Amino acid sequence: MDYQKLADLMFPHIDKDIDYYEKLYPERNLPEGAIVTRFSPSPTGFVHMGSLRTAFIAKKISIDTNGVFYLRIEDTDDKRSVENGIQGIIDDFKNFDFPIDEGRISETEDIGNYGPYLQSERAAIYQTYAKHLVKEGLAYPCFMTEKDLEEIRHVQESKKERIGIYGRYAKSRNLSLKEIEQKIKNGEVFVTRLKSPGNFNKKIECVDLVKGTIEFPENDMDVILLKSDGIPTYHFAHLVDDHLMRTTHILRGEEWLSSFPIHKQLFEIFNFKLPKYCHVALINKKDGNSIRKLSKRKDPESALSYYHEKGIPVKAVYLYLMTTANSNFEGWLEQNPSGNIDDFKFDFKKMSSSGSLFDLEKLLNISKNYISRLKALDVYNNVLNWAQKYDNDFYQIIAKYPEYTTAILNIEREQPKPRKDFACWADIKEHIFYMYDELYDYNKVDFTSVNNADNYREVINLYIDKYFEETDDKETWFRKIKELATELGYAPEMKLYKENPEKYIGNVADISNILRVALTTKTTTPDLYEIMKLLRKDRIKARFIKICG
RNA sequence: GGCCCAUUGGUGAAGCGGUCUAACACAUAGCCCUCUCAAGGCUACAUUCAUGGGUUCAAACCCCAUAUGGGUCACCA
Repeated sequence: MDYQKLADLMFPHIDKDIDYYEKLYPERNLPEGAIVTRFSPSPTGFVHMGSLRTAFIAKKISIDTNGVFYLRIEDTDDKRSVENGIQGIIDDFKNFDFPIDEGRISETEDIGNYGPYLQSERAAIYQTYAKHLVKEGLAYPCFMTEKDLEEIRHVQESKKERIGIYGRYAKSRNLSLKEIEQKIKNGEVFVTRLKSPGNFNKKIECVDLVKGTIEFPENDMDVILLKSDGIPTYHFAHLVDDHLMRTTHILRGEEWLSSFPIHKQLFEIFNFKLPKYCHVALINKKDGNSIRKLSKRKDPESALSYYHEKGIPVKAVYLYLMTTANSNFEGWLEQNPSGNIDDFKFDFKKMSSSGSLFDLEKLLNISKNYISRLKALDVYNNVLNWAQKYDNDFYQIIAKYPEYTTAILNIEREQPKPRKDFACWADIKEHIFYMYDELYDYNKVDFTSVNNADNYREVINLYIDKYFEETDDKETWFRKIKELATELGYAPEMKLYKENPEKYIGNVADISNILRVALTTKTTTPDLYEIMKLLRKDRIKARFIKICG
C-alpha cells in the first residue's frame, strides 16, 4: 500500500507537515519544574463546580511552580455547543476571580503564543497530524455507516465480546487503495481511524499522580481520530493540543481514567513526551439514600451563579475547595490565619483518591470564619456590591448610610474572637435590618416569646424615665439595667435567680430582652449596648414611645 | 457484561505493620460562661476501619476472594 498516496487522497488540501507545527510551537522556555496546565471545557453551559475544582487545582500547581495555566475551549461537537457558551465560561471565570495566563479571553480573542485556543479554529493542525499518521501507515479511512457499526455491535453483544472496532472488526483496514479511491470519488464520507498497534492481552502501566500506577490491557481499539467532518475527537485533540501547547500536566475528571491507555498509545506512536496525568475524583451528592455525581441539572449548588446569588465570598469557596483538595490544608490554615492560598504548597500526596460528598455546610462554616476575619469596611463593600445586584431595596439603604452601616458591621468584630454571624452576604440583612428606620417595623414587636414580659410597658417607661442615659459606658449601662430589674422585683443576677427562682418575678435577662425586642423586634441580637449606642437617643426613645403609647 | 477506580463515624478525612479502645474539622447533643444570640471552653458521638479468609509475635495499614458504590465501553467531551 502506498501510504503517501492514501494520505494525499484523504487530505488533498493539507500541504504542511508536522515539522512545521513543531517549529511553530517550540518547547516553552520555562524554569525547571514549571508546570503547564490547562482547563479545557466544552461550551455546553455554565462552568460546573466540579470543573472549577479541577481547574482550581490545575491553576494552583502552575502558580506553585511559576508555570502557565491556560484556557482552551473544546468546541469540536457543535451539537452540544450552547449559544454564548464561550462567553459564559469566560464570564464565570471572571466572576470567580480566576485569571488565566493565556488562552481564550473572548469569543474571538486569544492571548498567548500557542493558539488558537479554540479547537474549531485548529482543524488544519489536526488534519496535518492525522495525515502524518496515514503516511506512516498508522491510520486509515473508515467508510462504515452507522448501520454497519450497529450490526457489529449486535454481533459482539450476542457473542459476549468486547464492543468496538478492533481486530477482525476493523474491516476498513483491509480496503485497497483502489477501493478507497473509488469510494472517495463516489463521495462516500469517511472517518479517520487509528490503526491501533496494541494487543489487548498485553498489560501496560499508566501512572496517575494520585492514584499511582494502574494496570490496563493495552488499547487495541481503532478509535476515531477525525470525525467525518474532519474535526477531531477528544482523544486526538488531546494529543495534538496538549503536545503542541506543551502541557506538562493533565488534570481532568476521573471519567477520563479509562481512556488513559488510548492517550498513552497515541503519545507513544508519535513519540511525544507523555504529560503527567492526574485524574481528579468526582464531587458527589447525597440524593436520598444513594450517592451520585453533583449534577448540573438537579443541584443548584453546582452552578457558580449559586454562590453569587447567596453572596458566598469567592475566597471562601476557594478555601473550601482547597480543604477538599489537600487534607493538610485545614491545619495549615489554622497556623496561617492570613489565609493566603498562594502561600500554601499543593501536594498530590495529600489528595484523596476517592470521590467525596459536596458539603455545603462545611463551606458555609468556612465562609463564616472567613467573613469574621474581615474588616468591617471590607464587609460593607462586599454587601454593597452584592445587594446592588440581588437586593436593591437593601442596597439603597446601606448605600445611603455607609459609615453607620460599617459601624454596625463592626459590632464585636475587632476582638480576638470576633462574632461569626454571617456565612454569606445574603445573611446580613436579616441580622441588622432593625438598625434602619426604613426596615424596622414596630408592628413586629412581639413580647410573647420573652419571659415575664407582661409588664413590658412598665419596664420600658421606667427605663426611659429613670435609667436611660445615652452617655453611659457599658458598665454603667448594665448596672442600671440591674437596678431597674431589682426595682421591679426581677433578679439582678442570673445566679441569684437560679438559686431562688420563686423569690423573683423574673431576672435581668428578661429585662434586657424586653428592651431588645422593643428596639429590634428580635430576641437574638449582638450586644444590646452596642446597638443602642449606634441607634442613638432619639431613635431609641421614638421606638420605645411608639410601643408604649 | 468487559475493563478500571473506590470503600475508615451523619460528613470531609488523618493514618502507610506495633505508641489506634483511630488525630483534626464540620454537623449533632449536653454542660459551663452569659443580658439574648454569635463566639469561646468542656464533654458525648467508630472497642473499630465494607465482609470473609490468609501472611505476621503483631494488620485500618500487606495478600486473596466476595460485597457495595462509582466511572467507562459514541463520528460527546
